[in-house]
Amino acid sequence: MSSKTKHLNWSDGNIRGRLPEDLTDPSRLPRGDSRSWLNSTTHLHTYTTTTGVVPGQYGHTAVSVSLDNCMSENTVNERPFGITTDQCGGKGDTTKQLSAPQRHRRVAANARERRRMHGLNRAFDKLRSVIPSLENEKKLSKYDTLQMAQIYITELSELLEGVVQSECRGPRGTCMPQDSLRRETSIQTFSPDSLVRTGLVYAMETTQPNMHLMSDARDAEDSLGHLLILATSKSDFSKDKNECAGSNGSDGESSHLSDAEDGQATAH
DNA sequence: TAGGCCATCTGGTCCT
DNA sequence: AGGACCAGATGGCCTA
Repeated sequence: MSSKTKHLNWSDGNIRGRLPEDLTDPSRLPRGDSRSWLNSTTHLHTYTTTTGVVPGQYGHTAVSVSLDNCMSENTVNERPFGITTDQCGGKGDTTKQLSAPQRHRRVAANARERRRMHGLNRAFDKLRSVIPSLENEKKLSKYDTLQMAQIYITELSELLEGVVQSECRGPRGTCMPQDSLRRETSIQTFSPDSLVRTGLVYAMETTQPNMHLMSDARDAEDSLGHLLILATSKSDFSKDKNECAGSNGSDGESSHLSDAEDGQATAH
């Protein structure tokens, strides 16, 4: 986490995203900030609309939005609680006039979309929490999180496969007894030597040349959670992304086009 | 200051 | 019809 930013989490009843250190209180968000609608000074749990109430949006977040204000051109500069165009027509086409029911549906859809994205972000947070990283390491971006998860799962799978194969090379080709297997697996899995032996380090370095696998667990009994997959730097990893599974989401499965090409390809 | 990352709004499409 | 999902657009914050 950067010293100048603070990451807050919806699930903690706070705001997800980067806020200036002195603006962690949503009520102090600048007027133009896209998150200023999060201002919770009213402690309401509903949207107040012209057609009624949009029920329980965020539970922990109090949002009061008067669609009267949103829909009135005359009051566009008089939005309550720093409401921005996000809540009053969005950042896109703000010129289109919507009827009250249409506006109501649009606002409800926006709220659903926010909830959906928040759920997605919670999932990303959970994923980050199970990916080895440094305590002081800057929070992984979404793209980096997916990349790291992919690498991590692959390496663990290969590690497990290597362990199972080695254990099954016992006398007469039979697997070892369960408790013996468990003990041996524990040692093999968590010993740095075994990591090299099972190809984890090799695999890591072949798939991510600038990535080093370390273990702060001098004790072979320590958990795999202590393994730290380190990029020499975040930028190194980012640079590698261009050579590993595509760059910035532009792999073969998503988009292999440059921005310019993409623009042409998606132009309707 | 440019680029990266993110949150949000929006309209279209698909599904139930 | 309404909700989920998606991609484009927009603007803010942060970092190199």
